[in-house]
Amino acid sequence: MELTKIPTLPKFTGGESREERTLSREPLDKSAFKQVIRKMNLKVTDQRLLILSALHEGRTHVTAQEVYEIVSAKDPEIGFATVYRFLRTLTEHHFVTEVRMGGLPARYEMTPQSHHDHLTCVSCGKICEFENHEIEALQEKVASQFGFELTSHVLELYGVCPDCQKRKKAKASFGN
Amino acid sequence: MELTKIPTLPKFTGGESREERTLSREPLDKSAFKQVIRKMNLKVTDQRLLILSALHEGRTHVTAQEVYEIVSAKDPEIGFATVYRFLRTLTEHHFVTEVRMGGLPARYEMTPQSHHDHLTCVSCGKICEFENHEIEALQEKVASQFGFELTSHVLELYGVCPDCQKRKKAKASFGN
DNA sequence: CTATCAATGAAATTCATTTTCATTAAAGGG
DNA sequence: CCCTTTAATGAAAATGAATTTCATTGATAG
Ligand SMILES: [Mn+2]
Ligand SMILES: [Mn+2]
Ligand SMILES: [Zn+2]
Ligand SMILES: [Zn+2]
Repeated sequence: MELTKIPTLPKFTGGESREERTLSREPLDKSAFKQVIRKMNLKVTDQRLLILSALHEGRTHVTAQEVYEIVSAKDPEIGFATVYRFLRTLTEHHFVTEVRMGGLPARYEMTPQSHHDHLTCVSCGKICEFENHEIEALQEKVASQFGFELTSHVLELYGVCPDCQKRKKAKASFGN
Repeated sequence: MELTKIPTLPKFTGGESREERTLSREPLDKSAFKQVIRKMNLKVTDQRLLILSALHEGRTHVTAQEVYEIVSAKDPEIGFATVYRFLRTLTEHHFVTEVRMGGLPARYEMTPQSHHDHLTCVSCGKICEFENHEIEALQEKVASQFGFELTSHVLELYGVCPDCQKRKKAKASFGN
């Protein structure tokens, strides 16, 4: 295996092939979103409701810009400062989780009930989610060996997905 | 354990307590650095030699700005574009490794002979390095379960170091 | 020594994100 | 419903890291 940290990931400009998990949860009506906002002691506004529904029904691992574009379609008046601001607030209150890959713009997803980490294709940007209790336990073990009280962790795996492996083999044999 | 990704780390502005591993390797004379540069098919310049020696003898996990300040002391004429450029080149050639924590500026270290990951104190910024073969093996296992060919990974643990735990307990009992 | 082409540094540029600030609007009494 | 009090909003400017541009300088092969 490689020893490198960040493989200078492609910029995944369009959401082309990044359609890994489109949320199809229970529709979760507007009043549920209001509860979320009130739990943070914030005022309920249309903008915040729009942002929450974008996060809830849209695809996961969206950037702030993507969220802005989604809500802009519904309300062209909305400002991107509002989107950034509210995403930060939601993150601070742990309602959404920020995922960062290398130096790329942050991506957001509704905080999942059960923790997971990410396996990302360096070629097409596809993101798979996984959960591995053995790894989690070993992380705790490492931290305690250093006397640390573990508060969080980032585990991101990078590789080439099956599709991209095929695509590369096809291209290689064609060039021959 | 927390489920959060990045705990909005403090900015570690000064290198205050971040003195985890100061390199005291064999002095590695100038001609060794020249070899490194030539191996990349680049021209040997004073600037590049300065940057390499800063990386080699200084503390590890330095930002580009920190490297710039170190080499500026020796040669005030050097431009920060040169530092950024060469750090990128060195990273691409795997002579240095880029470490990123959340949205903070990238940090660099000479690529170690044996791979390691990082355990960072969210309170003071201290960084511990560790190596855990069980975790590495499990990562491979996860990737192969998804049919991915693993190319790299990022594992960063965040927690409170023993010193900061003490400091917090002291402060807590004082406030009482 | 010279010619060639890479390397440099200053300044401008990009890009994500944050901040500022004047304006608007939510919410809790009255 | 109507104030009043704040918080929220959006446009624009600011920030901060990193990159690019481009005219000038310098390394090195011959
Ligand atoms: Mn996820
Ligand atoms: Mn390290
Ligand atoms: Zn792929
Ligand atoms: Zn600490």
